[in-house]
Amino acid sequence: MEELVLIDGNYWLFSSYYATAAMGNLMVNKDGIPTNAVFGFANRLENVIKKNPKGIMVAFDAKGKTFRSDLLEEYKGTRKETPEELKCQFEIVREFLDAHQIPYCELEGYEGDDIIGTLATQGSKQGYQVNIMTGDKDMMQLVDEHIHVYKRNTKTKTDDVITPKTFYEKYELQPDQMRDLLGLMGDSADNIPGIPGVGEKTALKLLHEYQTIENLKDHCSEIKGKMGEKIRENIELGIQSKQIATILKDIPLDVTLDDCHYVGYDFDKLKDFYQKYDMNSLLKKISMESKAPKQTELHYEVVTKMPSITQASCILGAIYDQNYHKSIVLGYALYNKEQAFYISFEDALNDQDFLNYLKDEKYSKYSYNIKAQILSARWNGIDIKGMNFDLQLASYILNPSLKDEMKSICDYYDYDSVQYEEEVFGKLAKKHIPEIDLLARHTVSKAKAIYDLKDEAIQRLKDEEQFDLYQNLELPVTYILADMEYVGAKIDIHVLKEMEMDFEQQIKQIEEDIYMLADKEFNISSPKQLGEVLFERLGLPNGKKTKTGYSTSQDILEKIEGLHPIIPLIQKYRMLTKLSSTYVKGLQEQVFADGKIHTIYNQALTQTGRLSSIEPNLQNIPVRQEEGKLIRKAFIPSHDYLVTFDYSQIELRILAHLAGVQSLIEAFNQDKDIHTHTAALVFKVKDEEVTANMRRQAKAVNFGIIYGMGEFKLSQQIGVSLKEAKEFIRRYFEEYPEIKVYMDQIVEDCKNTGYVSTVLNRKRYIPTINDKNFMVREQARRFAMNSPIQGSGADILKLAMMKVNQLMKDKHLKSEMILQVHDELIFDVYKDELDEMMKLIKSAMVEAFQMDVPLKVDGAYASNWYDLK
DNA sequence: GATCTCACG
DNA sequence: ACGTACGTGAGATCG
Repeated sequence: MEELVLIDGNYWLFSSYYATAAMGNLMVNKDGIPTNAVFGFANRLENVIKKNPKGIMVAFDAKGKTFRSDLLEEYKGTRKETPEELKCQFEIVREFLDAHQIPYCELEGYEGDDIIGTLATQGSKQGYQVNIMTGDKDMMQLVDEHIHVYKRNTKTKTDDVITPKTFYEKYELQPDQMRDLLGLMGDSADNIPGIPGVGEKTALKLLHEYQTIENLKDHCSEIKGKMGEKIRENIELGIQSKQIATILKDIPLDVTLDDCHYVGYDFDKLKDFYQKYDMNSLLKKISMESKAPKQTELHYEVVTKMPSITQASCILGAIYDQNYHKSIVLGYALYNKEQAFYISFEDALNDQDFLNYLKDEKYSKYSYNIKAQILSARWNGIDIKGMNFDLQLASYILNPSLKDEMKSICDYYDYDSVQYEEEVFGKLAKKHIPEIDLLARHTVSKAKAIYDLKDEAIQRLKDEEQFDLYQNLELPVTYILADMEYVGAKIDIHVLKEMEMDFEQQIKQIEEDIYMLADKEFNISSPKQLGEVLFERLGLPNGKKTKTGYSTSQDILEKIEGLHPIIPLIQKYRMLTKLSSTYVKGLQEQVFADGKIHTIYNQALTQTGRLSSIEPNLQNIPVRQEEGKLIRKAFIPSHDYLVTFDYSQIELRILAHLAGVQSLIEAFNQDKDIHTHTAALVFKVKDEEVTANMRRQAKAVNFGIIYGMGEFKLSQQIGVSLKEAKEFIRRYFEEYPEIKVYMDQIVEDCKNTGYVSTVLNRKRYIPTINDKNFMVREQARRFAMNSPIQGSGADILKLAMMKVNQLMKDKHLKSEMILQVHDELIFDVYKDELDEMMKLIKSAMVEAFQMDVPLKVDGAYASNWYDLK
């Protein structure tokens, strides 16, 4: 029998929403739009479609009054206002259903139930097996031989199938008597009164004897006692309740059963939908479903020796692990207009002609993540030169929010025919090296994609006036980073070993003291357990903050610091365990056999253009507190000295330049202390009269402005009242009026173009700038205000890296650049090059980019990172 | 795998 | 009335 599925859309959305919203953070897409309810909805629909129903229809409640509220004013009166985060998803789910080509229906004056009742009746008559998906027990009244209700059981998270048989087993009633049952007992969810004092037990007893409310009315004089009185008094209310609880089966509808035939989803639309709302697991699912057959079109050969190659080609090594410093390379794919080959890595190592080709600069090579390609090869003794197109970098420049996965990048260019990595290699515990045919096909197909997309990517870069940024900044920088990573940072592991023992002892001691004070042993690292101890056992005043319990973070602990001796101990414990596990122990695990750490810089990740550093992260080595700063003693030169130079106040200088802030520009030109200058202006005193506290407050505002901070956060940050903070900001903008104008302009431009950009035309798209949700929009405004500043800083440091590198090359210096920390460059220097390097780095960084304010750098040299101050 | 906490610019 | 400053990565806990 053919199946017709009728879905209670409101129930599905509401229950999906509360199933996840109650737990804590809402699932949102990259623009901050809530998607949790639609995601749950989509997953449930997937399960429905799996069974191949003939027809599907979704019913929604119409907005506004229904005939039921005319009958009973307080109908559904106890319902809470729907949260805004859910309301907006009613629109989104309609987009989703459109992409699925599934009809949905709502009718003014009626509820979704009535639509379902009507269609179910029609469907049943036409010989369908009708299945109703809901969580609402009212719907059970519709059940008959051909209409079943799949009622969500929130406890088991499965659907209970209600048939006449199961209904009878539960209530010993006919499904239609559900109306009488509800009429008698009422329904608190819908605020249907029923007969006061009659609950489910009594109602069932009455119905077993009298079948219907109407019959009960005729016989109500027979019922004795208080119950009889109550029934006689309120029988009309019961009858009215039944009427309200009755689902209509013959309302006038525009949709017909024919409209409900499910013909499958519109692949492109659904793909766009999943991309727009970041539902990647579902995106992956439909992509896998649709793409299997296409592979046959790819022609390639697995060879043990590469034929001769004379034209520009894509070369792509299959790197197995994400850490390419350590990974095996499985093999190489080659693709050009005429050739498509795959060679295993072992065979490649023996193929001298191919190796010669790889290291010959005059052969143009295209790839994806050139840095990874070059380094994975270099660690294995293979030299690759002539790589001059990087699809990953080009795509990142076009849009930094793209996901780093070849499949996603291809989607961006509307190019398909590559598979997800996960599909080929499996994920997590199931990750494995695929059999050679699959591996070869996958790698060649990616190589083909790179080759095919190269011109398109370059054209787009030119159209966006970003080709220069890509070609003359990011591409050279990727080579510099490759060398920096490969050279690595030398570690004195003994320093870490000693610290480890010292920390271990201290931690043990503090642990004991904490247990003593708490009079209980517990896991101090567990925020949950710690929260219980602090706020319940010890009864300290709490800031009940997070959704999952008490917050025990540093700023909360600071507030109760003086109230109990356990707090300082916990802070100390936190600091020591953090240092020990992340740095003292963590770094030791990352030291290679050569005694060095080789981090990986991700050049195509951040939304602003900065780099990020992983395995390990060398951009967050402690420095602010003395205890942590000691870690830096372990970083030593492999030659003679470490040299560091960092930009002074680069982001404020950029702001002064971009916004044309006269007063700031002058201050920078005179090399003034910028926070003191700001304090003097805002507090209307002379520079000499600025106190430490005034400077501290001014500094907070200077930084806050860069982040788009509001008055609330400022008042918190500098410990003043909201009013004072407001006044502070007013004074600030009074003194620097250009900043206000600039920030307003940036937001305005972003609203018009959809993106903001840096001094080198690096773009960040911020589609939520026009979002209707206030919070989302405010966040977008902060992105818009901050990104050009942070991003221009990143641009300038990359320019400086290029300039330093070029000068070192010109002068044949052997010292090496080894680290980049956002506004700082660190070098491993030979002592006979020290003077020259100090001068060279300084001038290169200062001259990296011309602005209306000078760039300033501070430099130092020492024999370990700690002493670089 | 999500959450919390904390390290950096 | 909202919830409250940008950009990152890593380790520990817990369901």
